[in-house]
Amino acid sequence: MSSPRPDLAPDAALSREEMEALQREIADAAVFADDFSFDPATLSNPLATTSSGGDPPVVVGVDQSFLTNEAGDQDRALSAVVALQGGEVVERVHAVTPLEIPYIPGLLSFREGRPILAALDELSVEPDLILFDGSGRIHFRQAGIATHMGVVRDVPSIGVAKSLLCGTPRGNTENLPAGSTVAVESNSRVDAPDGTLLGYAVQTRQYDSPDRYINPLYVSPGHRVGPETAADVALELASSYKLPDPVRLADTYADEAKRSLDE
DNA sequence: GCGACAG
DNA sequence: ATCTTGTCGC
Repeated sequence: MSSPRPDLAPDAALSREEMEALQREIADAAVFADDFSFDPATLSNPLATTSSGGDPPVVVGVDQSFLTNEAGDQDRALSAVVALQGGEVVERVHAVTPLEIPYIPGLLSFREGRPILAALDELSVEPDLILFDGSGRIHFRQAGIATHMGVVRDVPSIGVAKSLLCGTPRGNTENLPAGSTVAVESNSRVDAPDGTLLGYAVQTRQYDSPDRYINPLYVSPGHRVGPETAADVALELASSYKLPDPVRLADTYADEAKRSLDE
């Protein structure tokens, strides 16, 4: 049995070395295997829930946008959270916090973690699963933003990235057919034995035409979810677009909320 | 020194 | 991430 780890929350005041040390602690505390009670098949299908009796699981998507001050500098992050249940949006909340550090590859959660946790605090429903825009275990120290947030809150989580931070796909990832996956394993840049399964390249959508193709998503376990389940869930939740609905809706909401603040 | 580098 | 209209293709 695991429990929340507020002591591992991101702290932008730490030195780079301290941040990296904290990430190794997070990776140690993380569970990269299925450890949840809901049925993944009920995440998007409302009909599958009637037979199982209880309420469908609450799936949450998280994404960020950035606000600019009078001088034209990005000084605040806006984190948008959208909760869905049985395919329907049940709640949307957001939070704005000051930006404390610049974007540094590998340290994303120290830049965006605070607004995310603040936004999740505003949620009245309890998430059964959270999808993040960014990596989970596909990370130099196996502690991407999805892993960090999942461990701090002790909620099952998945990282959904649009590009690959590190690691090596075990095969060609160009022009994959929709529904297919390619394993991503650790390489020398990752703090794990070479060949460790980190996640999957996941092709949720693909063009029919031969001259152009859509790049896959890079899906990896955050916390309490195994790599195969993470890929399966991404495919299941990508009902009509490349991105799984929860992250796509959070993406849109982050822009909407930003615009309404600029006015 | 050179290259790689989520959002 | 963000600046942003039209435009190519099904």
